[in-house]
Amino acid sequence: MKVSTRVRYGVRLMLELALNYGAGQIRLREIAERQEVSEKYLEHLVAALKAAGLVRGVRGRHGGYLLARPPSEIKLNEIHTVLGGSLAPVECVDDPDVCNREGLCVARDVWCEVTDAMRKVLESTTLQDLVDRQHAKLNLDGQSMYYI
Amino acid sequence: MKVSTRVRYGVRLMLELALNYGAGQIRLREIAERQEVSEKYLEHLVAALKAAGLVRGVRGRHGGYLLARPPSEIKLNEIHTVLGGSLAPVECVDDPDVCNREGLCVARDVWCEVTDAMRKVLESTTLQDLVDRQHAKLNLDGQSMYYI
DNA sequence: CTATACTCCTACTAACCTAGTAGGATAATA
DNA sequence: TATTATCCTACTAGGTTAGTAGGAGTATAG
Repeated sequence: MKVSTRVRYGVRLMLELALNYGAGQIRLREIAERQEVSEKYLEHLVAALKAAGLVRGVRGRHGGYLLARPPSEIKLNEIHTVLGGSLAPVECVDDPDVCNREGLCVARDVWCEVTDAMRKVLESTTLQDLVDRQHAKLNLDGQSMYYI
Repeated sequence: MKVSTRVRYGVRLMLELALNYGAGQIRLREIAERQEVSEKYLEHLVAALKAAGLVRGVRGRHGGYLLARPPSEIKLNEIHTVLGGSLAPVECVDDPDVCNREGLCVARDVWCEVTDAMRKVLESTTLQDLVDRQHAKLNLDGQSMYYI
């Protein structure tokens, strides 16, 4: 049930932009270095995110990328759709007609339930949620710093 | 988020055995024909299921396979584990140390939630559930037959 | 006006994994 | 003892993913 690195990197990329939201654009190279991922590879991902209207690019010197919408209005679900396609673990969830078993297949029903379960999680989580959690974790970490 | 055909075929194969539970073994060829899948391929799957103790094989003439336990005691979760490995969509869910971000990564938290959501569905569904649903569907279908 | 530093675009490739094939050994039964 | 099934090991084609390469377009600082 693996998720592609496109989605994994993409989520982290979007989180970086969310953390920077309101402070202008941020260069791809910066993100690439922090995430220890090839800048060239991130270009592909961010291009798809841009085409989907999730981010905006600012060209030229001191350019970069920024979220097209507030983090609270971007669900993880959307990021997955753009970079990973459908959530459906099997084709027939999206398109029942691929199989001649059609409405009689109980296995399909289960895969639909699995899909819904995943979707619920990813639909109910926004980038803002991640930002909040990140801040919470960093605060906890900051406190523990006193003891080091 | 695709699931492998191993798991897909495997679930359907196990369902066939569940539908036949109590009526002795069933030949792989029979299942292969009904599912329109290569018998040779199913051999691989059933071998794994056997090694995991989910099915038993009866060798020799008139041999075949049967469930090692009642359908009500076999969760779909187990089938997935045997044929598809871990449910985790990213490696760090099972092994947090693969990434140096460790406890600070909020993305990982989300993947954990997704994993749990999937697991809940697959853990709460047994082969018996599928059998019951299948019967229900066939009954409905039987009724609609009168109108055809 | 021009050098710079970034986004943006298209094409290619290596490596891996999955799905599936092949061929036969082993075992039970009629 | 012939038959019919499971069982075992090795191999392979093909598709997908992850990642690279090279350069064109564009806004800004100086």
